[in-house]
Amino acid sequence: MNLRLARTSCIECPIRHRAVCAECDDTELAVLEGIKSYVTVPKGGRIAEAGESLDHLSSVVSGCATVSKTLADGRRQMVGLLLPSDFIGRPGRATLSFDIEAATDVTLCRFQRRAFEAIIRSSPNVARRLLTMTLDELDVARDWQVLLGRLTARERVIHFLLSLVRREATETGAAHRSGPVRLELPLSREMIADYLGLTIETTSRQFTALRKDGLIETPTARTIVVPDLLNLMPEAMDEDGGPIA
Amino acid sequence: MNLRLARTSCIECPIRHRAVCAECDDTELAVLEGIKSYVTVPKGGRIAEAGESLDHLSSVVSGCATVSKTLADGRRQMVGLLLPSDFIGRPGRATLSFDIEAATDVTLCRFQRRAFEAIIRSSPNVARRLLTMTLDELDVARDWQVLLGRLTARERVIHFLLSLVRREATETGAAHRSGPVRLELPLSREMIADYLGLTIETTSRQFTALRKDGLIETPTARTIVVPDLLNLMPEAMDEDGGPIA
DNA sequence: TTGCCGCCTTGATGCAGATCAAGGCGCGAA
DNA sequence: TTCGCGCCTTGATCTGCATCAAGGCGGCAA
Repeated sequence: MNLRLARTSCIECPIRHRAVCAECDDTELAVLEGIKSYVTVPKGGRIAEAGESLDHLSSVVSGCATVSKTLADGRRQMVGLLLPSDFIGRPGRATLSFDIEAATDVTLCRFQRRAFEAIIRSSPNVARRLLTMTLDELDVARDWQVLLGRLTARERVIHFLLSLVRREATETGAAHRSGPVRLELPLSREMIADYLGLTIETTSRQFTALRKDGLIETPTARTIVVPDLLNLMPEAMDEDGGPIA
Repeated sequence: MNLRLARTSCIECPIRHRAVCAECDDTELAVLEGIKSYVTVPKGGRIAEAGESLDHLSSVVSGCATVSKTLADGRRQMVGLLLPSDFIGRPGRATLSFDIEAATDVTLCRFQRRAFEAIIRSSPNVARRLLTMTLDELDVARDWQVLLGRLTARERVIHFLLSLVRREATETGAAHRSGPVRLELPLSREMIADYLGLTIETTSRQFTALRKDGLIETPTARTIVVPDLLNLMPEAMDEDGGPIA
């Protein structure tokens, strides 16, 4: 998982390590280099809409974007959260099935779809790497299904916080040492509610309840401090009886 | 989508058309032929367990299997339903994250994992085909997230029935002509409840309600007749205002 | 034929989370 | 400094689904 360290240039454009660095050769890298470009989408901006055809695949360099669906009557469910190094787009497919929006300012590293697909066609390494990434996304989606189908509001909020902590830990490479953890939430309460399949009021009440129980502190609404991760963990156990890896 | 028609032998072993038929060459087919074997798992049997390491990848030839997670306290959520032509396993990954069980007697076409992965490594076609299949699964999982997060019990049951109808239609190649449709449910009420994130009682009551409303008939508990699909459809609309494709 | 056992249905009641409603707080603009 | 506007919190009430409980039905074995 420290592919990131393999080539320092990967930090600039995560796709280079996540999709291809592991075993790609220099030709592939050179081609990718030639077809990429950067764009920044302002907070609240639409990155893509369901049904729309995309002529770029991209990778999140910085910021936070959401993948969601809105029903005719306004009900909305988030189905994906895109953070740096996550991939956007469906190689081999021109259209998306969900809306993608910028939750904060988002910088993307984009690749022309046709050129990128040509690389996939010729290189088993790239296709294989994308397959692995997609399988990971599928696991995330399925764990999310369990959360939405069976967890209580309190458990959902705890899982959300833990997933952010875990995500941050793998970003920085830090092992989850004990001691207080500080989180800057990239999402508003409304977005968190859409993430968790709850209403904004219930979400807010759960944050309040966790604070009253001493499990978290909330210096500001968007800043969460977890004095001791272990206190939060026990409620997030799965069938193995252990906290999520 | 009529890859199935490309080679009749595909019917015998769906992986041949779903994973590789589209553009594979004869060498790849020959290798697959050499590493496959068939097994039948009886109804209720365990096909794989979360965390277990698998040395086969397989494809469902007949029957119905479920992908699910059970929490420590017994709460259970289904996250995948495997019907003929669906693929089991995670190329490049030795272990599963979810339990897979036979909902009916299930016949699998299995491939030795190492040999299959060797094919993936050498053939962009196979890797690309698997990527497409996995992206499709991801879309299904995300639509399922919307169902679990935001739909009412009644809407969930309707979606479930429509997804079976749609699935059956693509299997038989029949367009969704109007007129009555008959469905044999491959799942018990309890499994349907786990699929939909509901209790068995609520699920049963919703079937009763749909029957009282004249939207379905239930000659037996496992047999559903839908007199007119269009009556069922309107409640299953998404943001585009149209029924699911 | 009878009785058992799984599976399904139905009824009564309870409760978690939705809904409706009313502020509070912080921040940027005038 | 004050106003206005997002965003968040809190309270009161409602309700859809869960829970608890009791049969019904159909298939299979003795």
